[in-house]
Amino acid sequence: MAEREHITITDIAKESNVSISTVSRVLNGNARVSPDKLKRVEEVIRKYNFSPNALARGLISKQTKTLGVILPDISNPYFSSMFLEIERFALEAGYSILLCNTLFGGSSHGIRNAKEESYYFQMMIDKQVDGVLIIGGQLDLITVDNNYKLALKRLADQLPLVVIGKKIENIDCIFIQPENGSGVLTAFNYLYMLGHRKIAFVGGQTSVTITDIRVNSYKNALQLLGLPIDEQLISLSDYYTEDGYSAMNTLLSRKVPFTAFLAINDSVAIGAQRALFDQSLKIPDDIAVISCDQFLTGEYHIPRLTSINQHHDMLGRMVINTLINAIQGINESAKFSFTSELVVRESCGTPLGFRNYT
Amino acid sequence: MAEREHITITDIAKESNVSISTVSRVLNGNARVSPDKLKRVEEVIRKYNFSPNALARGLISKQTKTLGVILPDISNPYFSSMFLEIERFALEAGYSILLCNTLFGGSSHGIRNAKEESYYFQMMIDKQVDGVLIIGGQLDLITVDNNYKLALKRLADQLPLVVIGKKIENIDCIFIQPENGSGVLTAFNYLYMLGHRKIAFVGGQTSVTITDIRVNSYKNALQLLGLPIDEQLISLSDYYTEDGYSAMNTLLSRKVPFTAFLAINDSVAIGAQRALFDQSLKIPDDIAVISCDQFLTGEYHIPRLTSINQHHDMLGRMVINTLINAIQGINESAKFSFTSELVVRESCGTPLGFRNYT
DNA sequence: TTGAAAGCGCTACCAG
DNA sequence: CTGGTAGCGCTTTCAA
Repeated sequence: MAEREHITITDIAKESNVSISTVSRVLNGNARVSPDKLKRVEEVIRKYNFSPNALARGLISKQTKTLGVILPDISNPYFSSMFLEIERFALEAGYSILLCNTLFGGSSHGIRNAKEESYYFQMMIDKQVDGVLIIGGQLDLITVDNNYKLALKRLADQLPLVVIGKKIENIDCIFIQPENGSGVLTAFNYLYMLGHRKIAFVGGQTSVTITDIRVNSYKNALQLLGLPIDEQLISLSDYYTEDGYSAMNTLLSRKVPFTAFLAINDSVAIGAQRALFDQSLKIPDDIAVISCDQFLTGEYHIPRLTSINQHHDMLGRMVINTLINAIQGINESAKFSFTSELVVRESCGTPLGFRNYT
Repeated sequence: MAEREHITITDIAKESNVSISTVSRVLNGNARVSPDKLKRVEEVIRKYNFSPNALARGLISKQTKTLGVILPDISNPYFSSMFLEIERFALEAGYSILLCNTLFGGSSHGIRNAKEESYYFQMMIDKQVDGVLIIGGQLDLITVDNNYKLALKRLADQLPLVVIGKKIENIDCIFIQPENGSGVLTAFNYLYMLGHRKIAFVGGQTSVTITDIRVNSYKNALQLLGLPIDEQLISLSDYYTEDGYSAMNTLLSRKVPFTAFLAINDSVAIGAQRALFDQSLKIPDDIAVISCDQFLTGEYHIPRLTSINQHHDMLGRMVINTLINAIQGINESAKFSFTSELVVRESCGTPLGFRNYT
């Protein structure tokens, strides 16, 4: 690779016959500089295609225009769709993003990063990012490890921090709950309305907040409608296709009859469908399914997947907005709730076809 | 948010009654420090949980331990699976990653980032990353924009640069070709062996290198087997499910008979299957399909997708390795070729069931 | 082995 | 409006 000769503000100053202060002024465009000098400096800047060193800048101005995002697994559509929105918004505000996949819990892929989450926290501090966004991971566990809490607290003491996950006491950051489970309720009601009475719940990792919220909402729905709660009808595992497959197999092996199920997301729904298919059970003819978390391709699946749109992209956008505000000192501990919407497609059969399932 | 009091090397030096030089020495662990001072300093460091400011460090040492990765769309499984490997390896080597999605071409999602790719290049330079990896994007176009070339050249002049994409002359960086199309050949031969003679090609963006390579390989196979090339059987679009859907609809509208098709990847295959299904055409009974690029969930699809595994994860690993080597001055312009492997599942019917398709 | 001091490239304050 | 200068927090000579 070629010799890298970095030109600096001093070079520009020399060549334009002004002081570096003046160059700095035109660079930042806030102070006033006489037109002729301005022109001269701008010319030299353009000539060398000069752009100031962000490290040096950050060292003194205390801001790097970089944000940290820590999440479990970007290959999960849930996170990637959110991330895209996050990055877009960050970019508009002039920030770039340091991304860390902790691969925590996403053990489905069999891979796992060697570093603990606290490693990433420290890195964010060292690299002086202007703020950090944490999405899920350890934090999503119902019981959070104490070391983790400590590390998180330390991070929050150093940097503006926004977290999508369960609130932890005594940590000075903004916690945002991803959802309230109302979508699950809607989905359940829809299945009920179609005549289903034995409805299972499939997928999602045990002891993870989001799973918990949804399972609770599911149980809640059962109670509201005066139906019995049967733990045998709940089969958890994880969030990926293969997990839907295994969870459904587990469920089937229990031999408890059901006519419909809620899947934690589209991937799980698809995996579960495969497991059913292996037993010659067809969706929607034999079993109906609604996924609690819409991904982008459900519309092209056979059958087209009826799902709940939880509006992650919006969540992403709001969340990064909150972080940027927090960086600027605007500390709104807002609660977002997006009305989740039921997208009725084909996986429950005819939209209004009531049937007496037995 | 709390007051952020940053403690610095000076604080540590004071509290341990040594000079900052000494603290720096224990921090870096290269020079020798007397045992008692070492112990004292280490204690104070631990007490305050001190970790040096990476900006200040980078400013002087000329390395930030940060790598830049620029790719079109992380929500595309092709990139996300590769990225995960890239990050893992980078992490092991002590680097963190600044990720930029250009959303170039990924217009399927309807979103598009406002910034040009050269914006990201400049950002990488400003932020002083130690090296940059570019995957696809503009660079994948058969005809690359001149401004882009200029910007890329500038980047390559400043930083170690590794690119997955087509080679561009006069730019001092390492170009890596993602594949040679041999997988497509294998797939084609398999279809031929099953008795298919009218084989279509579906999906992939026109004038993008990877599409080009595969289409050429497809045409090449046709010629090798003495079959006629019919441009009507080639229906391109993009790389997502919805694109497979539209591309297949286009193909069907041409009314040119075919009994099998190659899909540019699993997503496209699934979208195409939906389009066929809408016309009461079933896979594999009526039409067979092989996808040229395996994603993780094809195994759970109905029918299970026969695909080619192009080993992106390995590519990711090799590529980041090459970058890190380049940073360290090891300039191997290696050529990787992973033997792509045909994963036979169900989407072509019985593995060896020859049939006389007419 | 150790500390003083000179920067890395930039911003921001100061006096003029 | 402008230039000089004092740092930001760290590494790295250079003497001692």
